[in-house]
Amino acid sequence: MANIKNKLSEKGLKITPQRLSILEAVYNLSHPTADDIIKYIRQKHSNIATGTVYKVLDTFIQKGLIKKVTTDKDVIRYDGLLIHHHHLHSSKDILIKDYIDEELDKILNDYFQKKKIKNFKIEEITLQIRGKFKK
Amino acid sequence: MANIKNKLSEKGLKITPQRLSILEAVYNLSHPTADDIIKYIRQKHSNIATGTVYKVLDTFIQKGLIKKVTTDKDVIRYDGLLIHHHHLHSSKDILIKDYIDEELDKILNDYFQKKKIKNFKIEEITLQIRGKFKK
DNA sequence: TCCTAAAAGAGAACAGTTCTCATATAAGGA
DNA sequence: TCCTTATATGAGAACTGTTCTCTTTTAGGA
Repeated sequence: MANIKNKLSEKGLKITPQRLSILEAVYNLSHPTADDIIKYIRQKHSNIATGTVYKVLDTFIQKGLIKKVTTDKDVIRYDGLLIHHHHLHSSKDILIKDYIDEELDKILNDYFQKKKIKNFKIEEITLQIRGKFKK
Repeated sequence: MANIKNKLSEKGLKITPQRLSILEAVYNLSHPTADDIIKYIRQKHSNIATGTVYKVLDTFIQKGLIKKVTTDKDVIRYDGLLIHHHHLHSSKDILIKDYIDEELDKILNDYFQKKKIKNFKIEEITLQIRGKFKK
């Protein structure tokens, strides 16, 4: 909690109850939509306006506190995990899991160090790995 | 055009002017939204109902004639390129380009042949390469 | 040519997101 | 601690993209 407050002030953001609970929600939920976040806060903390949630999420993205997740759906999902990682996507449903693999990242870096893409400067490579989760 | 008709009948779909022009639009436009497709058809061919476009695009996806593009935006984009490929995403704007690289695909296949992901069966790996296009 | 299942059209409904503007509040300074 | 003010929030309207409903039209086989 003090941790979350620090993250806000590090970025020069005013500490408000809404911002604290939104950031907490993003950290505790897995790749949530704005609606997931709203429900989480309303049940756990107190009421919050939907507009506030969208605006705060935008601010957090601007400041690099969270990221958007890329999917082929028309709802936006958010991600609080900031270290470089990839995503495992279920081919059946909407389940998404984080996938961290430094060895793979090294292979990709080495590969694109040698093989340049014409007229393009790479900033970040993320894999979408689609498949089936076994239980 | 005869080509497009073949693709429809191969999948057991009735050949209608709407389907022909939607498929043509997806082939001629680069990762279009439904709205891009509607505008293209209205200007080039004739009027078409928006509901028809969405429904036909859905049918095409079901039959494997096109795919959705994954982005972090809340509009869905479609892709007519069916061979396995990756995407270069502009970090500034919405520009997306196809990236085909069989050598890379082989490296990834080999890598994941050795290194299994626990409780997950990979079906397809696509890279999102984010960066800057130079002109 | 006729018949019928399937497709398309029109627009209402819906969901997700953004906008507007009045009110409330965080946080720096007196 | 109390003011002050820039900034944030709330409430709900507006907007955008997508889906749904229901009627009319049409493709394509008999």
